[in-house]
Parts: sequence; C-alpha cells; structure tokens
Amino acid sequence: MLVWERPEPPDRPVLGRLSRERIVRAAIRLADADGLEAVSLRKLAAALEVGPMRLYGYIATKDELLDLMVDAVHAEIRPAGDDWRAVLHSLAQATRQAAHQHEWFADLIGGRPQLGPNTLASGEAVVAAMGGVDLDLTVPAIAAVNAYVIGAVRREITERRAERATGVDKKQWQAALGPYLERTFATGRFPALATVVRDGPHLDADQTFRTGLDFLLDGIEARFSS
Amino acid sequence: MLVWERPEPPDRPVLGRLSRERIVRAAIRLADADGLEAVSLRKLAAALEVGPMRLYGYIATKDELLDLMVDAVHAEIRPAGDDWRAVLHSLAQATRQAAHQHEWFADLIGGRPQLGPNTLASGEAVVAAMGGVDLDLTVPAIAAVNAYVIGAVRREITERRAERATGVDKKQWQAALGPYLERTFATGRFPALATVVRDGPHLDADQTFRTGLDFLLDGIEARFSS
DNA sequence: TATTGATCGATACACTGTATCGACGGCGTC
DNA sequence: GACGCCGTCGATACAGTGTATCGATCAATA
Repeated sequence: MLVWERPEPPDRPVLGRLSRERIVRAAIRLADADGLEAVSLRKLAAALEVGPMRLYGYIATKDELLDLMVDAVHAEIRPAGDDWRAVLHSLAQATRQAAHQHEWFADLIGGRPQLGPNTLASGEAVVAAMGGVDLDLTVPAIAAVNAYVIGAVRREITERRAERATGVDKKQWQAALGPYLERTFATGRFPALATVVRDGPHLDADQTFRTGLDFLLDGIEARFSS
Repeated sequence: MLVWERPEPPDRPVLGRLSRERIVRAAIRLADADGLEAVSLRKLAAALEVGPMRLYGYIATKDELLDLMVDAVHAEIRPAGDDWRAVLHSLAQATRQAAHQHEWFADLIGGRPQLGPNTLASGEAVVAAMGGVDLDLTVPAIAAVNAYVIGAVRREITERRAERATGVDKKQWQAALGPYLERTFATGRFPALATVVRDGPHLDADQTFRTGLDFLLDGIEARFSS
C-alpha cells in the first residue's frame, strides 16, 4: 500500500512514561500468563510498545529484571502474628501463596541473592516480630524456615506442572505415568517405594506443606523453651 | 597453509561409540568446569567431537539431558545409617555434598519431576531404612527433609557464588556490598535487620545447615515417639 | 537561532535449541 | 560380485535469544 493512502499511526497518548515499576509489572503479567520462558526482552518491550533497547536504560541485564520481579513479589509477603511461631507460620504460608499466584516465583527463589527493599522489609518484619529473644537461636530458625519453604514450594509447583502437563485430572496422570512406574516397580528393584506408592498416605498439598512446617516449628520450639 | 604440507588428522581410535552415559558424563564435566550455562548442545557435541544433531539420537530435548544429569548425580547420593534419624541425616548431608561438588545441581533440584533410576534408588534406600514404621508419618518426614535440603542447599550455593563474584574472601565482600547495606540501614527502615547483621551470630555454612536440619529432625522425632 | 548533549531505537552479532533433508555407507538380496 | 535399500549422519537453515554499537532525533542551553 502506498504511503499516501496509509493512515498515520494514531499518536498514542504516550501511555505513561516508562519506569522500572511499569516494566516489572508488565514482565510479571507476561510471566503469570505464559510462564517465565515467555519473558524475553523483545516480547516485554513489545508489550510496552517500545523498542527492546529502551529497557536497558532501566536495567543493566536481564538477570536484574528477574531480581526486580522477585523483589516485587516479596512485597506481597508481609508476615504477621503475635508470637514468633505465628510469625514464622505466616511467613511460610504467605510465601507459598505467592508462589501459587506466580508459579515462576518458584523457579527463582533461592536462586540469586536477594537484597531488594521489599525482601529486606519482609525480613525486617520477621526479625522484629521474633521478639528480641536470643539471636543465636532466631537467626538459624528463620534460615531453616526459609529453606524449608523454598524447597517445599519448588516441589509443589513442579508437581502441579507435571500433573497439568499430562492431563487435567489425577486420573489421566496415573494413565500417563502409571505404565512406566508399573514397569519399573515390576522389576522388584524398589520394593519399599512400591509399597509406599500403593499403600502410602495420599495427602493433599496443603496437608503435606503444613505437616512439614509443623515438624520444623516443633523442633525450633523445643530449643526455644529449653 | 597448503593442503599438501598440512598433516592429516590423526585418525582417532573412534574414541568409543557414543552413548547416553558418555554424553551425560561430558555434559557434567562441562557444567562442573564452566557452569550450567556453558552446557549447550553445540559445545557438548564439540566436546564429544560430533555434530550437534547426533545428540538427538540419544535425547529428545535439552531438558531431558538436564534430567539425565540430575539423575546421574543422584547416583552419588546413597544414604546409610542404622536408625531412621541417621538415614535422614545422611541423606541430607550426601545431597549437600553433591551440590558442593556440582554447583549446577543446586539450580536444578526440585525444578523438574525426578523419576530416574538413581533417584528412585536413593528414595528406595531411604524408605527401606526407615524401618516399616507408620507410613503416614515417614512419608511426610522424608518429604520435609527433602524440602529443607533443597532450599538450604540452594541458598548456600547462591551465597557462595555471590562471595566468589565480588572477590575471593569475606573482606572484599564486605567492601563490595557493605556500602549499599550501610546506606540502606542508615535509612532506619530496617532497625531489627541492622542489629542482626551487626550483633547477630556469624555461623559458618556447615553449622547453619546442621542446626536447621537438627530442628527438623527433632520435630520429627517428637512425633515419632508420641 | 545555533550547538550541544542526551535519548532513542534500528541494525547487527554471536549464540541458542531444534527441523529438515540430502548424502553417505553398510547390508541383504539377486 | 553387483545392486538397491534403509538407517545413520551431519550440514544447513530457521526462529528466537541477550546485548553492543552507533547514527538519527529531539530538547535544552549558550
């Protein structure tokens, strides 16, 4: 089509100036919708109706973008509670919930050092609520809870994806992986595992998470009171 | 140089036929030496003196290669011990040690479902050694320990990398990050964190890991005996 | 108004995972 | 022993990635 008959582009109302916040929000929207691997600087820039290189005025590297995304999610994690146990419990549950809302979060937590303001703020809230008791105890306790949550959430999301990938419901999952597991169990090389899978408890994800967390908090409490 | 004076390539003794095991071993060597991001199918194929497409006869996708690598590492994780507590403890320590030897392992664990033979075998060993006690208790216990280890190891490796990136020793780390932390603490927004960093315990990585693990095992033991 | 300085983004580069498909070589059959 | 087939191999290609470069453009200053 000739230039003459092609209409001019509608001069956009600038759509608001670019900013780190707008960039990160758009990136999170992308990741929530299509997964972390859908977040490329080109797609992100396109979503913001901008050239890819514009972004490098706000971030120096893609990893920095990911760091900003992680820190933004930490803003949703605000532990609360009266005693230290309630606080740690709420920290764990809030983190888990955030990972459910942003599955890509599970791929990132623990993977890079986190020193962003929101991450520091939730750390601050936890430490402050622990009530000044012996730092030699509270610091490892917080670290342990964090570690547990990271691992638990990761596995949970991984499982959820696997289920979703093979089919919508549990029936189809058993149909997809069942044959393989049946065959490998039929070799007799994993008798104990076989009994677990057949006779073991079928806890849902919530229960499993809470049970593990309770183990840990019980152990911490024992040291606290002694 | 002219063809005539250029020596023929030494006709290699075929170097052994290709196989999944050889491929995975080479990939692990690459990852150990230069990090996970250095493992590309092209570099891997080059290391095996083969065209890149050859590999697709042995794996269907790069993710499958990563799965194989993870399972190969699990072969080094063979928990042992007399009672259940010793077994879980040894499982945790062995996993940690594996992650120290193969830092990329920390990036991968918990990230994809693991059903390879070596992973199953170490699971089998653990379950078998738990001594037939109540499955409703042992299954969540194992899950919890696994979750803790995944998270703890991830954070540990992350920290190690951060230290290495900023300089060889701790002195340089404080010099690199100190200013930033000083400034943010000076804002007064994170008073509790500031005290922790200044007055808190400076545990080494071994201690931290063991302490958290002990918390968890204590909590599990309490349920076991009640 | 002229000049400068910052801002912007098109183009380019090196690299990735993977699909395609023509060439080759060993093997079974006549 | 010659021929044809079929499986194996890998060069080439494609679409996409993160990022460096650098000429054009635009605003503010002299």
